[in-house]
Parts: sequence; structure tokens; C-alpha cells
Amino acid sequence: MSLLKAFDINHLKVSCTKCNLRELCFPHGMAEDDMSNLESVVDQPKPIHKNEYLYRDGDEAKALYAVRSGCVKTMAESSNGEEQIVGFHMPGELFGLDGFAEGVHTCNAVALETSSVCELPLNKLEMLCHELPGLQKQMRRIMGKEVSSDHRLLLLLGKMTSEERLASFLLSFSRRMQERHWKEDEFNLMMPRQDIANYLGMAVETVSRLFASFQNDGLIKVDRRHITILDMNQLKVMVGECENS
Amino acid sequence: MSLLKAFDINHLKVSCTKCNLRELCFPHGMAEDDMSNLESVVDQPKPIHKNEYLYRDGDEAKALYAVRSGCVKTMAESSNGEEQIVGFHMPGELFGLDGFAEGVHTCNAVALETSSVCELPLNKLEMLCHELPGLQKQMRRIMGKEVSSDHRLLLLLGKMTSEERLASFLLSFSRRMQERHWKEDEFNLMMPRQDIANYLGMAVETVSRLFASFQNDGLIKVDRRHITILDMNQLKVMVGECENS
DNA sequence: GATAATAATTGACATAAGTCATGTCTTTTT
DNA sequence: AAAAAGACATGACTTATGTCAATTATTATC
Repeated sequence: MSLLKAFDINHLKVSCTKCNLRELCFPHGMAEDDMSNLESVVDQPKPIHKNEYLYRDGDEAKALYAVRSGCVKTMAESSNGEEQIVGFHMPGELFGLDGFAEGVHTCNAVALETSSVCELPLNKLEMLCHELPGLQKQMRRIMGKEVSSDHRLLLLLGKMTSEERLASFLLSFSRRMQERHWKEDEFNLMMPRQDIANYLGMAVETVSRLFASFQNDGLIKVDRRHITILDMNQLKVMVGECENS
Repeated sequence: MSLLKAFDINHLKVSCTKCNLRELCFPHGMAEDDMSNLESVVDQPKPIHKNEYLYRDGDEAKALYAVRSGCVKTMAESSNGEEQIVGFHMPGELFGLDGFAEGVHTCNAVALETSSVCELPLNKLEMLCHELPGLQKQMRRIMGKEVSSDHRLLLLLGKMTSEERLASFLLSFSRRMQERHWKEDEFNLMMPRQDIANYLGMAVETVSRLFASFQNDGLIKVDRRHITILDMNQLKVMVGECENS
């Protein structure tokens, strides 16, 4: 590859219209025209390394982010320094909406592995919203989705046993794999047990024991972070999504 | 009062500009002009009785709501019928944003006592947003606020002991009283113990015991639903908001 | 390629908080 | 005014999970 070509890469515009994540990401359901306009404000995907912070609690909110590859976790921080993971964001998923209230982020965003994220600068996004009614609607949908997903997590933390929580986590993960046209019953978790435990509001040891117990009961096969779901139906029964025994 | 006057009341327009909740509610921080425009789309406050549903999970999302008087709780419902209260909404506070994702509500809204709510129809709000850039920004702020408040609750459910949860609940309540220029150290809770327990993810008995224990420790005085805060500072220490013993 | 550091598992034990049961005090109904 | 229903409190007991500690992988470092 010539030096010139290597240089060119940095000047390539993002193409939402050609991105294979467009059906999952911001553009989902948007008109072709609006999508083209959108890509003109999206900054070149930014690579971030494992454990690197994209933003921190208190930072000025400059953009909305979309995961292009890898995985990013967002976590809320309490006054006494404790952290609660509020989301794991997979390719095509958006995050950073917490900064919309006061223009300042209220949580931390950290890469779980080397990842790349598209940045949608808020000022440009705002301007574009004035011109494109479709984009405005899209924004509302995205925020609504965030609220709904937070509610689901509240229900999980407030009302479920740890067994139900882990089952629910695995099912949600599987569903998102499926959305991405990856295997829904065999995947690698990109987060350590510690993070799963934190997210589900329990101790690491409990996560370990539950993985072992699920495996024992023939629901899943666990090999480190590689999970194979053997009895999807039974998992659904556990979280009340499915009536049959 | 003449019959004519009684009739007229039903045709009075809402006045956001004159509402004494405007600094807490949707108009907060908006230009005078935008506010006048806003009030033209707000429907006449609707009275709802205690335990009456304003909307249910699955209902079409027709409006955004603002509490005018009383108190409304919103609760997420799981597939197996369990409910998690995700918010208690006091005068000046907004709710109903959960319906923005797919145009369908994903939780239930129920009045805790006889209440009155302003309705902001989504279609009118949408149209108005095209004309008023300020309104658009306001919408984003409101949604951001909702996300932040959900995160705070996630932190509470995921990481706090029940003692910390109740302390946190009382402090948040007190703060909201203060915002409304009511007594911050003496107030009536408008929800039964059962609802507090549900919201904080614990059993009613635990709430009762904690109220008793807080009273014993001289932190608060409890008389049924009437609470007097005696040692605000110590409550803050409990949730890590304050360093001094 | 050995050594250290990190991540995950497993067992023994402790405990915070739940469940069950009973009783009191309000509030509503008749 | 009595009775019934609902809300709240309190004690006894249970249990789901957390905590602590030791062990075994895995991955990173020199």
C-alpha cells in the first residue's frame, strides 16, 4: 500500500448508507436522503483501546456515539465512588445520551476491548435536526429506546433473583447476537465476570456459581468467556417469557 | 358561582407563563416567546383519581405529561407480571417519555392521590418543535434528565444496602420539597410503604423496620406518613454525600 | 520460558434482608 | 357504632447471596 493511500484513509468520509450496521444503528428506518445528510456530520470512527475512557462523568458532552466495532460499557458513579454498569454497547448501538440533560456527561464510557466508535457531534446534529424532521423523530426514538432499556434493567435489579438475572442477561445477549446475524446460541462474552456481576448487581462469586449451575443443568456450556446455549427454551421459562415447562 | 362561570372554566387555556410551576416544569429556561407558544399546545389539565391509570403498558403514546398537582407513579411491568416502580412524579415533573421509542408506552402511570396533569400531545409538540429550535433543545434536556434519574436509581438498586436506599429516598424527597419551596424537613409521603418498598427493591417489612430504626437513632421522626427530618447531615453521611461524621 | 499479575472457580461460613405470622391502629363501609 | 378492610409494625425464623480464603487457570511481563 502506497503512502498516499494510507493517507487517504484518514480523509475518507464515513458512509452510513453503505455501513452494514445501518439497520441497527442511528439510520434505522430513515429515508435514504436523510441518511446521506447524516453521514456528512459523522466524524471518522475513532479507535479506542481496551480500558480506555471515551468520556468521564463530568466531561462536557460533545457528541453522541455509535459503536462500530468492539464493545463499550457505560457506568454510573455514586458520590461515594461506587460504580454501576448501566449498559454494554455492541456494534450498531448508541450511547452518550446521558449528556443531553445539562451538556455534561453523568456517567463514564469505557472500551471493553479495542473498539471503534462513530462520533456524532451534538452541535452538528442539532443543526441538522432543524433541516430534517426525520432526524428529529429519530432522536426521540433513540432516547425512548434508552429509557425503555433502563426500565428493563431496573426491573431486573429490583425484582429478579440472581438466577433470573443471569438467564435474562444471556437471553438479551443472544438476542443482540441474532440481530447482528451472528450465531445466537454460541458467542464470546466480551466482558469479565466482574463486569457481569456489577451489571447484574451481584457478587462475582455468585456469577461463577450460576454459570456452573446452569452448565450442570444442561442449559449452557461454559468455556471461559465462550458460551454455548443448549436450552434456550428453558432459559426463557426461567425469566417468565415462556409458559411451557 | 354562576353556571356560566362554571362552564367557562372548562374553556380556559392553560397558561404556562403564569403557572407557578414553570421554573420546575417543561418551560424551565425557555424564552418567554417559546413559552407562550408552548401553552397553546398544552391541553387543559386533566383530573385523575387515586389509583386511576393514566396510561398502561402497551397503550399508544399520545402525549407527554406534566404533573400539576398530586403525584403520579410510573411502573415497569415484566413478562411474568411483576412490577417495578421507576418513578414518583411530583408537581412540575414530566413523565411519559417511555413512549417515544415505538409510539407505545412501556410502563404504567397511576395516580397516587387525586391529581391533575397537563397533557402535551406528541403530534402538536412535534409540529411546534419544527418552528421553535428552543423547544427542541428543551426536549433533549428533558430526556437527558430522565436518563440521568434512571441511572441514579440503577445505582441505588445495584449497589446500595437497604439502609442507604431509604436514606437516599428521604433525601431525594426532601430535595424535591425544597425545589417546590415547601418545608424540606417536614413533609407527608404520598405513597404507601408498599410502594416505597417496591421502588427501593425491598420488602415492606424492611421499610417499616428501617423507619423505626432511623427514628430510634434520632435521624427522623415518623408519624404514619408524616416525616420530620431531624438530622439531615447524618442522612447525607449515610449515602456518602457528606464526609464529616 | 519463567515469573508475576489477573481472572475465574470453589468451598466454608456469615449476614442482610426476606418470609411468615400475629397484632395494632386507621380508615372505610354498612 | 360496629364490623370489615387495609396499612403498618414487630418478632421469630429462613434463606439467598455476600464475604473471606484458598486454588487453579490464563494472560501479560521481563
